[in-house]
Amino acid sequence: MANNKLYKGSLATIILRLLEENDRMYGYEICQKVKELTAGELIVTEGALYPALHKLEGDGYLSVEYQEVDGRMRKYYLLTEDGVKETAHKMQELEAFVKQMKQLLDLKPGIG
Amino acid sequence: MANNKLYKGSLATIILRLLEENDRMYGYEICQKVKELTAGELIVTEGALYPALHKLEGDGYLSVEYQEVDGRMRKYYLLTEDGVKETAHKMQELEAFVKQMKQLLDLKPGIG
DNA sequence: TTGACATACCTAAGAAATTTAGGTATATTT
DNA sequence: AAATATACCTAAATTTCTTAGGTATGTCAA
Repeated sequence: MANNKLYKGSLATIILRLLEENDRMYGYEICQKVKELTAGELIVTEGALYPALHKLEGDGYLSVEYQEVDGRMRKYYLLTEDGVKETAHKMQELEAFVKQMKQLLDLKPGIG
Repeated sequence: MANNKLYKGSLATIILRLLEENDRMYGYEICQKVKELTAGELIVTEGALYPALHKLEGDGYLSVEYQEVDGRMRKYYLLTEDGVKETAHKMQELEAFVKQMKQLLDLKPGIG
């Protein structure tokens, strides 16, 4: 993930937000989407992604739908009701983080 | 640290930036300063801080000065030349992180 | 037709950062 | 005298991620 330690802890937020935008996605698609949206600057590895998806599912934030497409099985993830709330919560945390870091580190305005 | 996983990975950046602003600081002072600057919203625990300081020193980014004040010993940390460079680097990483997250998650403007 | 690459899922060992929960010692306040 | 603040520290456990695999099918070029 970008050789940048700041991304640590942001994976769940990224997953939840992408699912909020896209209704349902499968794991491999999430990896590709992040790469595409960041022009290759941010790579979410499968070794990080799948355990994170399983944890979010275990926590009740995601539900699963299986579907066969072109002979290959896809495991689609969707936000549950709790997942929708958690997404809003994570986004608030992100805003709080950016705000606090800006205040703490006196970033020039116009960066974030 | 704030029950907010996003802060994971940001501690070195915070330490370096505070030292850039304050020339020299001791560990306990850094904890207090962060609490003060964030109105108690962000607590840096000593269990996280001291190992982080030792690592930054081991990496050659910080040097140490001991001084007795009011009968108690203080261990002051200062940025080395490499530390000054590393601080600039960490700040660039923070800006890149905020920018990427904004792009990825479509934050409304005016947040960061 | 086979060998490489993309698609699509997964796990497990290890590393790294932090939390939790202590310990030591002196100074100040109640 | 006891509690709190100052000031340093460590170590076990937890969390999160990296690294390095494994399985299987589909597609495309040589």
